Amino acid sequence: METFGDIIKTERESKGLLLRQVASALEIDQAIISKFERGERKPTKEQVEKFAEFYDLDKNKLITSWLSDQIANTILYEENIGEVLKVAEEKALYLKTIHNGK
Amino acid sequence: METFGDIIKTERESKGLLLRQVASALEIDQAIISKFERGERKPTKEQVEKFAEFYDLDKNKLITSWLSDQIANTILYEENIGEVLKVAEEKALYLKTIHNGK
DNA sequence: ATTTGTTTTGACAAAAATAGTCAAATTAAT
DNA sequence: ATTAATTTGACTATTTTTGTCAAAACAAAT
Repeated sequence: METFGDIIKTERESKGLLLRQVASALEIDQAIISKFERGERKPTKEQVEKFAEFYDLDKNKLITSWLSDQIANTILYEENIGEVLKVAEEKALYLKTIHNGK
Repeated sequence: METFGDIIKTERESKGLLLRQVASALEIDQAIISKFERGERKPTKEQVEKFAEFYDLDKNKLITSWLSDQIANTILYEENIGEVLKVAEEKALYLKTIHNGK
């Protein structure tokens, strides 16, 4: 159950980097990166991509982690989590076919 | 594949109500309701609940519809929709047990 | 085809949520 | 204890979302 924050923190530590170093490389304030690592703030998609490139991670995998964090948070306190997600998937796939069809 | 907008529009029409009437009953500007019905804007949770009460609909069902609309929109243009949602569900359920355990 | 009634659109303002900056406080390591 | 790293929090800036309103578009009917 790895969150986006877990991933980038593990990655940074395994490479022996300091927040300051990552911050200067990515041009993101180190306080913010600290918050990302602990899940206190959510990065933008552009930031997620920067992290993927910098740590040489699979971009889709990292985006999946980031997006699923967000979705998990929005439904956390709801009743029918499974149902909501099932319907959401149907809608997303449906909308996708519509778009492609146009 | 009924969106929140579809539901409240169908409901309004089946009851033969005008936007103006619903607007005054719920104290929501009629232009906004028009936009909700066509999916141009997303209501807040409080507004969703107002609609459920006013049209006498199952609150959870309506919230499911509303939430799934939102989630569908956020993942629409992503690659691995199924994967994202699967991971999101795992995370949500996991976070839920954590919270309950505390 | 003009009047009357309804819905939709769009420009704008207000409010809320999110993001960034920075220094001080805290924590960890030596 | 000193030095170094991380975390916190107050503050500002920016972006996103929401609400308001009137005019435009549309529909129905006479």
